[in-house]
Amino acid sequence: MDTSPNPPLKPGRPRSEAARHAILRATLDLVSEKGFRAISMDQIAAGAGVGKMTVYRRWPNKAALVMDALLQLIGPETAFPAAERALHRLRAQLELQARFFLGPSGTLVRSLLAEAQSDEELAQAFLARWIAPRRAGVIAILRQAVVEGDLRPEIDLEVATDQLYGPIYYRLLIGSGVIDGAFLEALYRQFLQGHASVVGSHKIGR
Amino acid sequence: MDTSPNPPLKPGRPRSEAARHAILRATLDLVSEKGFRAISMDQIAAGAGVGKMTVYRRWPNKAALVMDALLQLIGPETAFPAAERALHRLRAQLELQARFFLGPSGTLVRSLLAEAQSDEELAQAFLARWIAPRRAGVIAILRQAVVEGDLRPEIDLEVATDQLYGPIYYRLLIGSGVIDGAFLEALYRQFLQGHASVVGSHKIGR
Amino acid sequence: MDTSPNPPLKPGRPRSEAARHAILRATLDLVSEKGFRAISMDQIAAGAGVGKMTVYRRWPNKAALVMDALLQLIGPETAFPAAERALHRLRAQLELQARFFLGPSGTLVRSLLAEAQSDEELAQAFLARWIAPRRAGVIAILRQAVVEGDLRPEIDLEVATDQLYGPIYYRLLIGSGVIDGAFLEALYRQFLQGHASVVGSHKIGR
Amino acid sequence: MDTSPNPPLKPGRPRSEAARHAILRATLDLVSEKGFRAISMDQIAAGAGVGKMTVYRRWPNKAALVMDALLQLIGPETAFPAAERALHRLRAQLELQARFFLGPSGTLVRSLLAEAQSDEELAQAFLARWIAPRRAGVIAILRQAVVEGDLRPEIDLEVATDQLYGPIYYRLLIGSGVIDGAFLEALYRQFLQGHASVVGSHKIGR
DNA sequence: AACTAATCGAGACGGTACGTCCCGTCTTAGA
DNA sequence: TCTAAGACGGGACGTACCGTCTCGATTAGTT
Repeated sequence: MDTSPNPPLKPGRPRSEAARHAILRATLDLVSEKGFRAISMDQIAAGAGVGKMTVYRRWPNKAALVMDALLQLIGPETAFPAAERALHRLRAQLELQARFFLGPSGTLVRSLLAEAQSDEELAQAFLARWIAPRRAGVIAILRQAVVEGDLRPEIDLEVATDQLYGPIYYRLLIGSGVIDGAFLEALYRQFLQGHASVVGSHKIGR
Repeated sequence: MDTSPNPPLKPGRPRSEAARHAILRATLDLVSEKGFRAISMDQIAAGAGVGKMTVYRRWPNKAALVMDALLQLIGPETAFPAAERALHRLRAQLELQARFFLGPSGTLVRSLLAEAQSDEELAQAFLARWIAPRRAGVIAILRQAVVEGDLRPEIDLEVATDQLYGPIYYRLLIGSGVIDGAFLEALYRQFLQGHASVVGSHKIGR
Repeated sequence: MDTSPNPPLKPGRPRSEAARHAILRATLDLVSEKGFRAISMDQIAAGAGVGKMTVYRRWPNKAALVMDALLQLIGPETAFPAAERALHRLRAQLELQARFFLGPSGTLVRSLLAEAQSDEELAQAFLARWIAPRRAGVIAILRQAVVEGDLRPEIDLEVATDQLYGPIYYRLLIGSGVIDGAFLEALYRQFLQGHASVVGSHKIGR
Repeated sequence: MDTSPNPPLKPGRPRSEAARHAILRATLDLVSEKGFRAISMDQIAAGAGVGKMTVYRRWPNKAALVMDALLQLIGPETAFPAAERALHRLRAQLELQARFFLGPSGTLVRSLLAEAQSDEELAQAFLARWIAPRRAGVIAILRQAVVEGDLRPEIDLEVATDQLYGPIYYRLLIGSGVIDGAFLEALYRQFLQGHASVVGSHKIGR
């Protein structure tokens, strides 16, 4: 889905990179303001000053378009925060993730996840392009924390990641509670209580 | 399909409770087979052998209808499992929840949660009628487990509930991993490691 | 194409005769003002205060719709003029036809004939529903004129009809000359010179 | 519309006359096989192995292109047939015209006439470039026939021409009857009966 | 031989209309 | 009075074609 490096620009491809950006920008603005379902492809095309075919030439449907808009939006910010100790990086990453979800990205992620429930192709793309990289980052951190002696070696990394991300997505989608600092703090603390090695845990608690 | 006796049948009332059941059944069958978005109200009405007006007289839209279908489907089974000790009931409830999600209910819950992302009214209904009762049940169990001395008194019940349900919904919606016995076991064990009182934990592990 | 007598009004048919009239009226107004090609189905539907599906439910495309609009417009006026002698009725019919072509009907007929060149189905409908009845009327008159002794018995009725209608349609479509009284008079006179029986012709010339 | 003599051929001009022919040939083939409306400019360009711009550089739209294709197709054959007596040339010209209409030219003429109904510019071009020259030729013949004493001096030449061409175009466009030898014979005979001078008519009938 | 400028094939582009689909409401005849 | 059937207004969808614009490659006359 538009991952080619495209240096030679051979004929038969979309010519104007400008159109691509205009479309993504219009998508971002419209969808994060009015919501996914409330925005039509015509509105996006019109908002980008572009014909509908120009949109459909690049994305097969609204979901794929919003997907790219999301990735481009937070693409540069994907970098995990730096910190000396792995667990500190994990804690900061939770904070970062939460901050994303409170902004327009939150609306986009909710929309995409919703749409993915009835669109298998989107579901796979969402998993591969949004979820997987972030999980991989977290798992790397967790593994490093084990190396650093802060987490028990017998930890199940997949389940541990689910325990961190699961509750955040749950609140994002269901709205049973807000995703604020206190929530993250409690989540993190209780996560540590479950997984911290006896030796290291007292050094880590924030 | 209209075998109920319903003798008095005075004019001016919905004639048949049978229609209600036929509609819910058709909804259940169609939506759990083909999915929420792929099924139109026309198909549901036709499948129930009923006019569309008869459907819309009882439910304002597809989401509300599917909501009722879900609640009726698992209504009788909502009862939390009985067990002597609270933590055992909690463990059994996790199992039950997972089993629901593997059947047609899983599709319904996913559909409704998806739809709720762009339908505030549905979101509230889903929260109030589906999520809240189950959370209340879990919280009652957790509180009882504290009373029984198996969980630490300082536990944050809301966050603890999120830690149990969050990962399950996460896997249901995202499909990053299956919801099987091993997953539940690991989830439960790590939950306990975080929250069990020092005294009680060794007695509880399954 | 809407030829059924439709008395019982069984379910599954367009219900409102009012919508039909609104659509035909909007079609008539818009197409005779702006022209066939310049008017879209959306405009017609909007002009009739009707959804597009309501139009497409009754007519398969714009051409069929305009066809019906034409027939309804001049339907009541189709009656051939009365006159004692057949040739007088023929002369009056020429006048009538010309007057139609100078009004909105002219635009409609031109549009339909144009469209029929690339739409075989329309071509057949146009021939059967517009051309054929009028030709039949003329041929009946010509035959009567033979009986009355005003035209030679050996006349080829089809070719004679072509000689009357052909030049009129030719001018309508090509615009090489106007269709006015003088043209009709010359056309009629020269037609008579070719076909009148020696005895009768001097009595008929206008 | 492509009337320049183009001798110097300085750079920046259409390089190849070959492209022009390829386009006209593709137009002719495609349009006479599939019809005007069914063929898009993209197909014509592709069929000629040429970019769309190369087409639009030479013709402003499809109609103008087909117009030129028609004129080039029958251009060389436009010459009126030779015969000693004017009426014989007229008769032969009818035959020639009919033969054109039975070949691909018939489709082209029908298409252009159709298109001209909603394209004033094309209508004028068609009249000036296709209709007018042929009418002028016929009128010259008729005038000569008057001089030769075969037609009455008081004949209205315009109307007479309409009487000859009108029925042929009528059958071409409406399809109420075929344009065959018998039709032309009857048309010609009845035309003569109307217009022949008393003296000359018995000498002319074929 | 190198330069240069317009044309070339290919096809992306903004725009308009098409004909289909579904939603939630309304209408009809019949039970 | 309510039902089954389905027509209705509205609006989004994804496609096709128009006539214009852009791209890098080509080519033919000039230097």
